[in-house]
Amino acid sequence: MNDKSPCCDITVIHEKLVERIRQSMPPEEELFNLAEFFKVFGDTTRIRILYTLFQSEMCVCDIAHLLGMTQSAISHQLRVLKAAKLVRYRKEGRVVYYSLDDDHIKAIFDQGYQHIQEKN
Amino acid sequence: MNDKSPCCDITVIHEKLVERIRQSMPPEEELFNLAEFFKVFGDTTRIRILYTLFQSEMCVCDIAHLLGMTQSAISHQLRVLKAAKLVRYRKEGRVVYYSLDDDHIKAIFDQGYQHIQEKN
DNA sequence: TGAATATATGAGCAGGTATTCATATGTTGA
DNA sequence: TCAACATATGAATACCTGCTCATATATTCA
Repeated sequence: MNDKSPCCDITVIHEKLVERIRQSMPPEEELFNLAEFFKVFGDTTRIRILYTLFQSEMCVCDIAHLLGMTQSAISHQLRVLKAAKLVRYRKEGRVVYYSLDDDHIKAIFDQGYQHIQEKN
Repeated sequence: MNDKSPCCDITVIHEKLVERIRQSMPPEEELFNLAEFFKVFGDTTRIRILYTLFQSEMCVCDIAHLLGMTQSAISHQLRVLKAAKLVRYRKEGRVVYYSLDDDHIKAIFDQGYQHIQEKN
């Protein structure tokens, strides 16, 4: 979009402010990646999976049973979590055990939890 | 879903573990709300709006101009952010200024940012 | 090697969501 | 009061996403 594009019917109200912030914006791609990252937290099933993995590493079958969902559904979601590098896995025979990849995840989870507690 | 529902073709592998974790699960509703909360962060436009509001409070028109989007699109998204209690607003004549509601938001944002930086 | 089984995955569908477009609302200033 | 205008909002649409179903893959054990 070009610089003169009116957002309303006239020109911008606070040109200097807008220009200053425009300069400070991180690269488009980084904000995109950040949104993609949070998107992963934005699903009940994945949040529930993450919560269970806070407690213990677990195999696909157990997670599915625990959450009352099909193995397929869980496996699909674990794939998403894996792609986002939120979980890792180890294989033991046919069984695949998933666990959390690092500590940020719990930190972010807790911050969010705290927020919704405070906001009612 | 009932307790015996097989997730794979057989019964659960680690019954005790599953049972223990089942007991410790927070109410369904809380995890749902948490997912809803993160969902708000999971969109590029909203992330960009939040970033601009870290810098300064701003009116709808300026945000739209800054991000190169229509006033309508921004207004719709601000509505979502408002509903999630991430932003608040004050009116000054016809102009509505939006700003961040509290500090958790930046904390969560930064934590996420840190994660994606580390994971490349 | 072949049956059993834990997990992964592709296709399809249903429900959800972000943007656009048209228009409504509410405020200012003449 | 009326024109101008900043913002809000409902409806429509196009795209995305999560689940299901069927099936593939890979490992174990007889």
